[in-house]
Amino acid sequence: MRTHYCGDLRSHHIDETVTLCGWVDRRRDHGGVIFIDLRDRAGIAQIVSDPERTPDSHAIAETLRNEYVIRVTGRISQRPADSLNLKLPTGEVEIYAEQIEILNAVAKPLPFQVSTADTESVREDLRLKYRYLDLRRARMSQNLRLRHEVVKAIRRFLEDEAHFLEVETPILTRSTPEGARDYLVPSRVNPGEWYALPQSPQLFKQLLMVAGGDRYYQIARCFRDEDLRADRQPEFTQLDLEMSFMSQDEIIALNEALVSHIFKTVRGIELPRPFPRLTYAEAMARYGTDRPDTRFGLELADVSDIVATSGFKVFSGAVKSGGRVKVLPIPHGNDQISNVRIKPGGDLFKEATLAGAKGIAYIRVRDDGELDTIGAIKDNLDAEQKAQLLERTGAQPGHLLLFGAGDTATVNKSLDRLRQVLGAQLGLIDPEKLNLLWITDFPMVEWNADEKRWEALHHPFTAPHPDDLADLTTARAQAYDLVYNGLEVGGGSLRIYQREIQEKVFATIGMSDAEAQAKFGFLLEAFEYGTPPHGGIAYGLDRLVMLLAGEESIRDTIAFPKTQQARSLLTAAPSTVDERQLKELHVASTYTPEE
RNA sequence: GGGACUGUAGUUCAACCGGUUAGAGCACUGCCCUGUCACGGCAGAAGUUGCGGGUUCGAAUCCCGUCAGUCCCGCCA
Repeated sequence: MRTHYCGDLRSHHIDETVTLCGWVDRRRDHGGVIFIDLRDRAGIAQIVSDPERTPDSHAIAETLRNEYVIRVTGRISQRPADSLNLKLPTGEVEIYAEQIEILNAVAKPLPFQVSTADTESVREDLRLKYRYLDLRRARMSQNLRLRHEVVKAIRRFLEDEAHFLEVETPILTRSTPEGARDYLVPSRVNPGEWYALPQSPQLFKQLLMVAGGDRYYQIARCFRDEDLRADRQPEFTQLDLEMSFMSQDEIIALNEALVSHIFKTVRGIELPRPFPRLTYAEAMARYGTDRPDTRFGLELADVSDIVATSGFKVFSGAVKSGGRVKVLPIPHGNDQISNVRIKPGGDLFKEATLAGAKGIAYIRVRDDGELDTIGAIKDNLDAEQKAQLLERTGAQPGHLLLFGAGDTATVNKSLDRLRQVLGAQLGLIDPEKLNLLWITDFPMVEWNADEKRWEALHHPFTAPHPDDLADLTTARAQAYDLVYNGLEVGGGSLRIYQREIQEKVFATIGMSDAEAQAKFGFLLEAFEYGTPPHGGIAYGLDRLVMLLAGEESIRDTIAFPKTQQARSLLTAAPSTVDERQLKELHVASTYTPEE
C-alpha cells in the first residue's frame, strides 16, 4: 500500500517515486499550490500539490481537512534553497503529489486539535474519552515510544547480557492475605470459589527459583483494588526480577548495570556507579522519609537530647513519652519565610498539620546571633543548650529553625513534607539533576497500632538479616529500595529459603501455623524440596517511564488508563452485565442504589 | 469514607463588585491568495455557561444539591 514512511524521507530519496500513507496533520492552501503536512508514526513529510501539473489530484487536495487519512503517490524533490525547513528531519525534501486517494475522511468536528504543532493542554476527560486521538498527538506518541524504548533496553540487557529467562505467570491466581485489596474473579466451574488477579508475581517467581530458573524476569501486569492517585492505577506494570545464588551486593550491582543501561540507551546519560546508599535508619534520621530526594540539602537534626529536660513542655513532653524533637534548618529562611506562613492559617502550618503535627515551633537566628522566638522556648533554654542547638543544627545568622515535636513518625512525616515543599519553593531543586540511590536495611516489621499487631514492612517472604534472628520485631530486613528523585521506583529483597525462618516470620506477624499452611502451604512445601538462596526486585515501570518522560502522572505513560473513579471513559468499563452471566457464575449483586 | 480545585462555542481560554447583546485564538463553512511550514486576507455559522433547585428586579458570577474530571488524606504487604 505504501513504499516509505513519511518521517523517513531524506535527500538521498530525491527523484524516487514513492507512495505514502498517513494523516493530514495540516493543510496550507495558497489558492494555487497547496502544501500538506502528512503524518505517520515516523514523522511528517510535506506534500506539494500543483494545480497546473496535476489538476485531477489537486481537486482532491482542495477537499482535504485535518486528520483525513490519505494515500499519496509522487516524486521526491529537493526543496528550493529558500524553502528548507530545518525544524523537520524531512525538511530538505518534499513530494509532488501525482495521485491522492482519500482512504478515510473525518465526518465530525474533532473533539480537540490533534496536529503535532498544537501544544494546547486539553481536558483530561476528553483526552481519555477520545484516547485514540490523544495518542496521535506528539506528547503521547512520544511517551509511548519512550516506554517501548525502555522495555526494549530492559529486554536487551536482561536477555543478551545477563542470561535472564522471561516467564509468564498466571493472571488468574489465588487470593493472598495482607497487602492490598484483591480484584476477584468468580469461578464458573467451581461455584462459590474465586480467583484473584495478582498484586505481583511474588510467589511464582520464588517458585521459579525453586524450579531452577536461576534468573527470571517478566514485564508483569499487576492489580490492586485501592484508591487511585496520580502515580497509582488499579492495573499497572512491574518489571519483575528474581535470581538465585546471588548476594544482596551482587543483586544491587546487577541492577545498577540494568538501570544504567536504560538511562544510557533512552537518555544518553552515563550514571556514575555504584549508586549511593543510605540505610533506612539514616534516611529516616536525616530526611524523615525512606525515599529522600537528596538533590538538595535541608537535612533534619535530632535535638531530642538537648531539649529533653527543657521547661518547654511541648519539647520535653515529646521526649518523655518516647517521641522526638527534630529540626528542619532553613538557610536564609529568616528573610524568606514569614511568621504568617508558620502560624495557624499559614500554608506551612497546613502542610505540617496534614501530616499530623499540631503546629510548628520555630526559632529565628538573628544577624547578631541571638535567637528570636516565643518566650516559652527562649526562657527555657540556657546558654549551654542554645549553643548546642546552634551547633547541632548548623544554624548560622539568618537561619530559620522549624521544629517538629511529638511521636517520631509524625515528626518525621511533617518535617519531610515541609522539607519537600520548601525545597521546591526555595528553588533548591535542580530539575536537570538525576538522583538515584538505594535505601537498605529496612526493618522487617512495623507495628500496626490500629490492629495491634506486627506487619511485614516489605512482605513476609523477605529474609531477616542473619545477625538479627533473635528478635524479629527489631530485626533488619535484607531489603532494598531504589529511589529516583524522591520517588520509589523499585524495591526488593533477599527471600527466605528455609522453612524454619519462614515460619518464624509468619509467627511474628501473627499468622497461625494453620493459616500459613492454608494460604502458603504450597510455598512452605516447596522450600522442603531443595530451594536455592534467592532474591529479587520489582520496578514500577509506569512510574519509571513517567520520570524519564518528565510527566507528573503515570496515566501519561499508559495507553489506556482509568480515571480516579477507576473507570474507562473510552470503553465505559466497568459496566453492568446480563443477569444470565451472573447466574452462570453463581453470583448475585447485593448493591442497591440509594434513594 | 473525607478535604480541596475545576466545569462557559467543537476546543483552549476571557467575561472586573451580580447588570442588560457571553467575547477572542484555533478548528468548522464560504470567498480570495502559486513557496508555505502555527501561511495570509475577508466574511460567516457556532452557547441549555455540566445538570437540578434557590436567592435576586436581574445569576456564567452568590447559595444548596447533584454529575464528571483532577489533586490530596485515609487506603496502597
